[in-house]
Amino acid sequence: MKASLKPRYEARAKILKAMAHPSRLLIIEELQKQEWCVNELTEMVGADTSTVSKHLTVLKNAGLVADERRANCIYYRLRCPCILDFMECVEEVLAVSAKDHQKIMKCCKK
Amino acid sequence: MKASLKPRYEARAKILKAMAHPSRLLIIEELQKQEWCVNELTEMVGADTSTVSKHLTVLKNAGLVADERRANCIYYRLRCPCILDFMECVEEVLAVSAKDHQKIMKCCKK
DNA sequence: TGGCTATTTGGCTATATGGCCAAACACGAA
DNA sequence: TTCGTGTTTGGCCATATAGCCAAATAGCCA
Repeated sequence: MKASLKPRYEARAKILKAMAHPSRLLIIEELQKQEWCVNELTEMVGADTSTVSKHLTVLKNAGLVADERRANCIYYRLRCPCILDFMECVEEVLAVSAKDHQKIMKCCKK
Repeated sequence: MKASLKPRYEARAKILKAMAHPSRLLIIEELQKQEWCVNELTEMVGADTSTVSKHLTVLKNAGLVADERRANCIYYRLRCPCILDFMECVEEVLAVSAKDHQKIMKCCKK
């Protein structure tokens, strides 16, 4: 790979990697609606608080979320609304795959 | 996490995970322009053929690319053009992070 | 068929990740 | 300041990934 392109792809990969986990996708989706504190997100995810905290750190390091303390809770919010479009594309990939799968299924029934 | 949502997020995560690697992002970007065979992609990536072959398998399993043999080469092509939009969003995330970073830098200079 | 080239698979190692538990930390409120 | 709640960090283990090399496979073409 051309050395000049490497940092570019590494930066992008970091963001995608940060999103590439079921629990983190749930968190992202919930944060699209409104901000939530760690406690609330922990309940939604259904894992240990420390686990969710680490997921949030991953998202924060990737620049996807921001946090802010208010009273004695730390609230997280999404930093980029475009992530919604992102998911539309992911769904399209899934849809195309599903279509193929259907074809295969039909083919087998014959 | 609600059990009914789990498969949904797992499916999405699988796709994002498949994209979340510098070499695979390079491959995706090159395949946006035109189809290429393993050999050609190997040269672009600059890794062992077997490594690139495995990357392509990952992309194929995620439903992102399709392959087709012609003559004695196997050509790979993108299955979802929307991935381009995807990258625009990733770039936006990077841009926002960069902006913040600049702010921090400025702040420190004072 | 047999050889040749392109591609995939298996084996191995080093490294990264996710999960839980326990402990540390942060900070508002009494 | 001390308590208590909310959050993060460290430690540990099990599992997954990326990389290379070597070997196996696939299938075109003579």
